[in-house]
Amino acid sequence: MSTKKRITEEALTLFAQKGYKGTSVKQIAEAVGIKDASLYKHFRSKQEIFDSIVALINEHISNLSDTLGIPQKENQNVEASIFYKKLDLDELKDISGKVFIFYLTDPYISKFWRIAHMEQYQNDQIYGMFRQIFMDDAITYQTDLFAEMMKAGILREGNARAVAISFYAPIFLLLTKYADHSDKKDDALEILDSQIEEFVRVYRKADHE
Amino acid sequence: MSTKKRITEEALTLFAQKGYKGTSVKQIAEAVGIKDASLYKHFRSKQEIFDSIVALINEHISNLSDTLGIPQKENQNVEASIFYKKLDLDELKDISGKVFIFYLTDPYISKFWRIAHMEQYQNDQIYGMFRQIFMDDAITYQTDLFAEMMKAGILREGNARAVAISFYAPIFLLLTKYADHSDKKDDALEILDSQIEEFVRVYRKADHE
DNA sequence: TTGACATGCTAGTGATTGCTAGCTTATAAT
DNA sequence: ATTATAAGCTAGCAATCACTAGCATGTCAA
Repeated sequence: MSTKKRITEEALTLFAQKGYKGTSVKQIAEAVGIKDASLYKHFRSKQEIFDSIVALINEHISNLSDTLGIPQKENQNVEASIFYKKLDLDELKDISGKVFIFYLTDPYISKFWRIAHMEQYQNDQIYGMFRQIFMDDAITYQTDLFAEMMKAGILREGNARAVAISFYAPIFLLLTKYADHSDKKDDALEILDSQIEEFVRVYRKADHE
Repeated sequence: MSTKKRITEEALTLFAQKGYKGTSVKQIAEAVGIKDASLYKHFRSKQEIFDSIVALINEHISNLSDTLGIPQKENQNVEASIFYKKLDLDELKDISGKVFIFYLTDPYISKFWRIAHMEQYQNDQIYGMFRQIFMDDAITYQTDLFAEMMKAGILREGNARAVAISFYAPIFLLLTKYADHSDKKDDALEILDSQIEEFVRVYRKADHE
């Protein structure tokens, strides 16, 4: 890996641990194995390192949405999604659990989550990304999906957006609670399962039971 | 107000704006109107100022739970609570909205929220407080309340804890989203209302409609 | 073989950090 | 009036901060 890339990666790890202000360029350089002055052959400032992290995460996220099939903005293709098609309980638990664990343990996503929370009030850009990915996009996606499912007669009719928030908000809360405790992810998964059970119990149409 | 108290208050404001590392003792002293060296007549270190903030917030929160009647730990007195007794839609919206707006705009709570998010990974104590107040206690309280309401035949029977999380998690998400945008609180309230409408629509027993 | 360039290094910059020593002054009890 | 204490001040400490200048070295194309 190029030195420049390694600087970005090590800085990502350090910023996620101790924050932007709490990390010195000297510490980043030490993690890479060079002197702090040499860092400036690759980046013009500490801020530029941070910017490269933002770019790296953006790239990672857009790669994810390609491979995982989780739509991003325009290419929503909700109809094509086989997710939740029948609102089968076990399948829904399985898929939700996998996505949840992925978010908790993926090294980029989990570090991005931490940095976003620490730097949200100093850095509009990174918090804007966080808000879009973990709030607006997630809710919009679920809303469209649930609207489709209502049309298809799988879900009870209702306010699709409110239902989507009711489904997603507990996942968001669990992510917040267990973001830095991925060791306790079994506890989190147990709660997640019972939330999904409750959701299906309430929202699945009788003729699909 | 005593100088010591003023130092704590000004530090609280500054830490909430720029974080612990992002705020210098000189800035705190300037906000109070004294020289930074004079600060050390009242506190032995910057960390001790932070600790006094933690104590201040603890005091404020326990005062709140006395006056607001929101129970804390032991003195749960769930039965005595008139909240949600009939699951009246407008009343529920009104109460939830008031508590929500209070959390968003109370100067101590809102600053505590910001500091807790910024310092959560550096300071176990303050994040423990945050977790207890805004996650564990809140959910426990709602769980007990909903369990009572199920017994009383107001709510549909079900997993009280899962229902509590379904009710509370959207509020938590909205708090996260609008914590530093109390100007847009009308947008937040609108979403909150539609969540409550959906909740009541799904969970209120037919014979109470 | 030469020369250009990339990438490391040492050494050091001025600014800022949290904090201390020690002096002055205002207040208030004896 | 004297004196003790609290609380302000100036001055300055060593450490650390992000960052720069300039030199050494290794690689690779001409």
